[in-house]
Amino acid sequence: MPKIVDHEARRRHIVDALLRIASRDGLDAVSLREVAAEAGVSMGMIQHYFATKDRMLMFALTQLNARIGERVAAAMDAPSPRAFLRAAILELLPLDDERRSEARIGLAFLARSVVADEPADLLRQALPYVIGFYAEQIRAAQELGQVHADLDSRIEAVILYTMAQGLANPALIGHLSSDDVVATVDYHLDRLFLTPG
Amino acid sequence: MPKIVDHEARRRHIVDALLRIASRDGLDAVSLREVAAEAGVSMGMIQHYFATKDRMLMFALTQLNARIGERVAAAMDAPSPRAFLRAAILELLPLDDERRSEARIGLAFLARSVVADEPADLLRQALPYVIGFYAEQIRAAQELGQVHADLDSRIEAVILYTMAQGLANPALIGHLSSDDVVATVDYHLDRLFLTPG
DNA sequence: GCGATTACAATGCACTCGCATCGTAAAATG
DNA sequence: CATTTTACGATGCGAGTGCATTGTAATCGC
Repeated sequence: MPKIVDHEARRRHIVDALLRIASRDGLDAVSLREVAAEAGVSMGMIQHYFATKDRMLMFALTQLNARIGERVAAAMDAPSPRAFLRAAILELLPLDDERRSEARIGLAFLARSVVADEPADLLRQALPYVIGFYAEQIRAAQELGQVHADLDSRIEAVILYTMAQGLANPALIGHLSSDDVVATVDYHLDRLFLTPG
Repeated sequence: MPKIVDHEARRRHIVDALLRIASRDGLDAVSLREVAAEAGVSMGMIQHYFATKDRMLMFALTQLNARIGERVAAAMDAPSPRAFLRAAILELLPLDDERRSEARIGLAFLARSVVADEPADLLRQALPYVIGFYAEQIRAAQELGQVHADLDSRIEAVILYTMAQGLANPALIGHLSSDDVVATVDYHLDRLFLTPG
């Protein structure tokens, strides 16, 4: 083996460039040459670390999910189910540059998932986990008397998630401000929880 | 003027083919040659009716919005605000082949709107109208005593719309069945309205 | 009938794409 | 020191892209 090289570090360096391009100009603008230029490396090097463009894209999507997942996990020490749910949802919404970038790329991958199997499989796999987690939190809140017991925790979790997903769109297009987004989330949580935030 | 030709009919014929391709294989698969082949015409003819590909795409998006708008308008004779809102929202969700196709294409255009100005402008322009309409209906229901008076009709309208938008995604990916989608909408309306559907 | 205009069809062009191929420098291994 | 393996860089290829150009048939006003 020649040249001591950190394989994973190189791969992350490459997909970082990829994600910057995807956020700035969309997934359609992601080409091997563009990524190489953005990362400051040669096209041959990219081919060395990713057998195909699709594999590179899937690695990028996995990386993106991991980033968001880490931040949501970091919010898990919230003092109440409501505080955690609020933090977890706001983590998905484009409220600052980093989250805006993630939301843009996530939407691009979502759209691609409609016609491509690989990213669709990944999303399909992640969804029950996410919604299940929300449902657990709501159920816990119900047992604490913080949410009406006769609400359906599963459906409330779906509504919570889909509202967050849908809320990202007008926010990205520029029709809703960050304040509007946060206010809407809090309004919805006010309706769901008996106890204030 | 030679050859009596219905200009608009030709344009609709072309964008019908375009929309079929976009629904089947995504917006990325839409090329002049593909559209020509799908429509059974020559590439030259397409160039004759659309100066540029972007104009053709924008015409297709306008056409798509018009279709959905017509169906929503047709639901306007519903007997109650709740019935209308339910019909209007279900019209946006992928519950049959036609709506599934529209939702797929709509998502593709939404994703493109993040990086392209023209479709983004169109969406930005349509959004306040749609949400305003929802808000009016909720306000009317409040005056009829069918919705709690202390709810914020504007925010409820936003939540309704974003939930519908977000609900389309797992439905398209195949994670939620049509029954799940309808049940979720009805559940949410049950929480919003005092009077049953 | 005749020039003008419209409605196409066919072809070509410059460009970009993912990927394969080839060559080479360097370091670990024997 | 020789060999093998890794890590690239450079180049080229075939396919596909949007669009411009050119040619031609048809039908209108005159």
